[in-house]
Amino acid sequence: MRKSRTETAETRRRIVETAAGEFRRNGIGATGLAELMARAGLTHGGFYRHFDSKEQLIGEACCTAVAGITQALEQTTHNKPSRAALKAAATAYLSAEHRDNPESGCPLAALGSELARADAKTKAVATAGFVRLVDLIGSQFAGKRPDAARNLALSAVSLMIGALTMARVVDDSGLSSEILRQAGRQVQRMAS
Amino acid sequence: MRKSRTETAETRRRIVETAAGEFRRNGIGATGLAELMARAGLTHGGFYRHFDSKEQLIGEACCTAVAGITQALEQTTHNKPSRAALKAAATAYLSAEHRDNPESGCPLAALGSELARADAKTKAVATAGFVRLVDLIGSQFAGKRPDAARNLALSAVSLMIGALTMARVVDDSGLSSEILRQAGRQVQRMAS
DNA sequence: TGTACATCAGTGAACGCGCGTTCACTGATGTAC
DNA sequence: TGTACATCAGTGAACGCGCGTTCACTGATGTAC
Repeated sequence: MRKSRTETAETRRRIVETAAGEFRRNGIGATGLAELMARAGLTHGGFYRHFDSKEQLIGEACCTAVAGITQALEQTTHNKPSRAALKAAATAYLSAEHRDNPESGCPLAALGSELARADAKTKAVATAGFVRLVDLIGSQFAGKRPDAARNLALSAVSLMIGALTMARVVDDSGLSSEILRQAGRQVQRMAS
Repeated sequence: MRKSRTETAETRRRIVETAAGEFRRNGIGATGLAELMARAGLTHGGFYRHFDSKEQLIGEACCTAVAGITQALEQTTHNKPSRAALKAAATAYLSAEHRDNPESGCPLAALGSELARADAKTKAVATAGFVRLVDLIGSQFAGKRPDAARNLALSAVSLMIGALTMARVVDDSGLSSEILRQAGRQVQRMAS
């Protein structure tokens, strides 16, 4: 049953990828390893050939998820003038599509309150992801001093995360859309 | 062992109160009923004399928690002119003390991503709490048309929730303080 | 390049544990007369 | 107001279940010669 090195690496990658999606969809604590391994097309017994513990997987899955959202936003802003880039990033992040598909979206919004109680490794990954988002948004605040841009970006990113989270919590779809819309306008207003 | 009606009501209230704190401290899923009942000074067997299920308790505990934070902010703003009231509310909400004591703070920040996956009853309670906060903050945006004030308040409250959540996630205490500070300044700027 | 053997990815059963929930029981409270 | 009985709050043991983790086993892959 032994697999080749490349197959093994591919299996490991698939487990992390699957976990990154399932954690964002169901929450970290609510996602069991057996369920997760089944989704990755494996039985649960093989998990410990790849990872020391669930905690280790959580850290790696968050890393993958953080990389996904930052890369997506980098691509969205790529080659656009800063005003358009900011608008594009805010609109994509604060879209109904992002709200309705947490499994492929921002882990800071999908897992925020769980990350606040995660272990040190995972919090470090989340922190790095947050900082990357702040840098990304901050670099679109053209015509501001760098520290002013960064300070504004701290608020802009917090607003985006809070608005997306609340848009998912609220049980009134009109209110949910309005939260996203107003947050998007506010982020753009902050560039003025 | 039967208790009097007032004692029974007091016990029930104590369970809900304890749950409201433990859920915000540890998360809803990570808080077991046995642990919870022990904290309330009871054995776990008696739980179902008061509640049909854990789900029911979750809804009631969120209701209590939401009432706590809205009342605290109402008291903070009480009898202050609107600018001072807004500043006082934002400062209190975005304080290190609030960040470090989730068990007595805002459940939308402490439980945000778990509430997004909660049952209908709990989401309704959370929605009502969010709307109350929006009304409270919106009413401090003096000199704006009511709908403009409400639209700004949607963003201001989302920002406050997102900033408090991220201040708890981040593993760098300097960055954490800076998130809170900048969010506070931004909320006040939104009143201009 | 071919052969013999060691390695180890993945399977499936099992581990102890804590979960939410149920239940028989106790005895003080509440109710009916 | 006092008595007899029904109610039920709380206890503590037990239920089935799914959790994270471990393990003996299989057989293809990798390594040594």
